[in-house]
Amino acid sequence: MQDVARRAGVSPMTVSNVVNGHPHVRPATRQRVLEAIAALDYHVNTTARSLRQGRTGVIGLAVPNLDHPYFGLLARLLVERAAAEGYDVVVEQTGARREGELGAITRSRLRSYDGVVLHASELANADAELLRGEYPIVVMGERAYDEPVDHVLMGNEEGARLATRHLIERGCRRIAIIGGRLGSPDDIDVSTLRTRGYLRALDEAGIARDDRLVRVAVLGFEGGRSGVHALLDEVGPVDGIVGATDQVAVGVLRGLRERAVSVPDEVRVVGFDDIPVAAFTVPSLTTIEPDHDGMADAVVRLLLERISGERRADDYREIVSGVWLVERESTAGVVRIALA
Amino acid sequence: MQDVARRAGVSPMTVSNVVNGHPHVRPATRQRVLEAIAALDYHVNTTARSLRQGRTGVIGLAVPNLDHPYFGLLARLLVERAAAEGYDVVVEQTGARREGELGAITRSRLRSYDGVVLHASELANADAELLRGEYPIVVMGERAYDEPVDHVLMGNEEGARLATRHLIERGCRRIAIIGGRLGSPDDIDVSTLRTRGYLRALDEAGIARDDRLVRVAVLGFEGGRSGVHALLDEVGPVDGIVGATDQVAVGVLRGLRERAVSVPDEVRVVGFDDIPVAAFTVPSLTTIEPDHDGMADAVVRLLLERISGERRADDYREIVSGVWLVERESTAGVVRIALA
DNA sequence: GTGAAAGCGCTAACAC
DNA sequence: GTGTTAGCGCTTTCAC
Repeated sequence: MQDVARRAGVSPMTVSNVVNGHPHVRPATRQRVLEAIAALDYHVNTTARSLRQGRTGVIGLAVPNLDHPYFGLLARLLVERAAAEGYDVVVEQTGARREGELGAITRSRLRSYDGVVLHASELANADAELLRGEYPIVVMGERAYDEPVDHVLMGNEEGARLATRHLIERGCRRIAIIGGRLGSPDDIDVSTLRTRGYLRALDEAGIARDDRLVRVAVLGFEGGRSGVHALLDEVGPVDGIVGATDQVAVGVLRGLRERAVSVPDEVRVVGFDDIPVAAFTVPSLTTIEPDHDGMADAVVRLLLERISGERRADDYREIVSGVWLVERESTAGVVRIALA
Repeated sequence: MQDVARRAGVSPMTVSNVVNGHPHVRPATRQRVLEAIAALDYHVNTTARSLRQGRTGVIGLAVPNLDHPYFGLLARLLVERAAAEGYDVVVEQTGARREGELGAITRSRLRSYDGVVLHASELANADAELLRGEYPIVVMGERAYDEPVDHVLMGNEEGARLATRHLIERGCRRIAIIGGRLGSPDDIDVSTLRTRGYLRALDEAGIARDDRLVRVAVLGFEGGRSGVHALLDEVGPVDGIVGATDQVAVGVLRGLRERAVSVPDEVRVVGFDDIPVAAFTVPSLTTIEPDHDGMADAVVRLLLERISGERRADDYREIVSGVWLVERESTAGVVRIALA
């Protein structure tokens, strides 16, 4: 900047004013400065600017794993929202390990952002106090905390209840959940929360629960595929399956096809998340669609309120996103597509 | 840091030495400093550190769109590789627009990283000179440049050739490419490059080309679905289809099912990229698998060589990743799965 | 083993 | 309109 100033015959301050678009610079001066900038290929050093200004204009997003359609979508939505507010978003991966998530809020570099959105999946209740304090943090994800923190979460239990009730309305009476988990009341992971909604729907319909139908599985394609094989081998036929996630449900569709079980004729299947491919599977997948946009809006709003300090330090918010059912072929009343 | 130093009864310099794990600090002193750090909940200001050191320990990754399985995978692999070398990775989205990609290398903040990996998809040959210069940049993606830049790219043409040849070996003679493009020799986008490989395979097999079988489509699920409908409506039956990407191919499988066309009995389908869901579709998708790991290795290696300055400034490298065919059900010689 | 001085590049506040 | 001063928080250098 010194060099630019010298070449343009002005002070560094004037260069700064030009770079930042401040109004009170004479056009002729501005012109000379711009020429010097171009001639020297000058770029402002944002590190120095951040140090001076005490803010970076960056918010961090820490997610378990970018290699997952849900987090990819989330990242895109948050980047768009943040850009509209003049912030850049920087994405970090926690690897879905507790240390990674703790690291994200502890590690020094993330501290250099103006705020952080942390999608937690393994933090325990006991860790929640770390999330409080002066540093602006909004927590997303499947966990709910007793400790007050700014938190945006999905309607996990409600969504699973909707999904299961939909199967019941379609006539299913023997319904399994793959990727579910019979956790303790303290457990707040996505498998346990969604299983609660499943159990509640059964209960409301007066259907007796059978814990053998709650199948633990890794929440991915292969977990769904092998999970449905294990279910059929060990427990026998069912007429409805809830996939704890869409990835599990896609694996379930695949596994059922390997067993020559027809969907939706013999078994109806519903997923959760509405990942993009869900509309294009064969058969297409009925699923629970969370209000992704609403969540992204809420997250950015909460975080910016914290950064600006316009909300009292002890005024924490918890926002639960809406969920709704998207009906597709996998739970159709009649077979809608021609079969080969 | 001043506060910590005062509380520990030492100078800021000693605090710095402790924080950075420098050896020549007496254990007792170190202990006092660590206690003061804990008591005051001190965190180093990485912005100031970066300003002083002239390096940030961060490399930027600019991709068109995180909401895409390929880029999610790429981001994960690069983050892992970079972490092993002591670098953090920060992900930016360019929105697959030329301005976004130019912005990624022009914008000041990205300049504050030690280097950038830019996955270009819309930069033209004319823009390539921007990628040269002192700032460490490695370009990935489907484009090839005449200008010398460090560049890691996929074997697009070779992969499409393999895919098409595989269909021919399976007996297909009327083969379409969906998401293809008959570009000019100067065009270096993914659709055009892959179409070249397709045309070459046809040529090598002595099959006459029919340009109506090269179908332009948006490279996504819906592009594949509607593209195959349009193909069948406008050109009539085919016995083989190359999807320019796996997403297109998955849409094609869906579209064919909507037309009650059986895969692989009536039409064989092959994709490109080996996205995770490709092994779980019905039928599972034969595809071209790029050497993702090899690409990630090469990118990080090239970039670190640039950052460290160990390679001469005018010594640019271009690395083309290997590709291979992954055979699955969509091109099977016989129908391997039970049909509903 | 520890500390003092200096400066990385920028901009807020204030002078002119 | 433009310039001067000062300092953001840290670490390199060198002295002790």
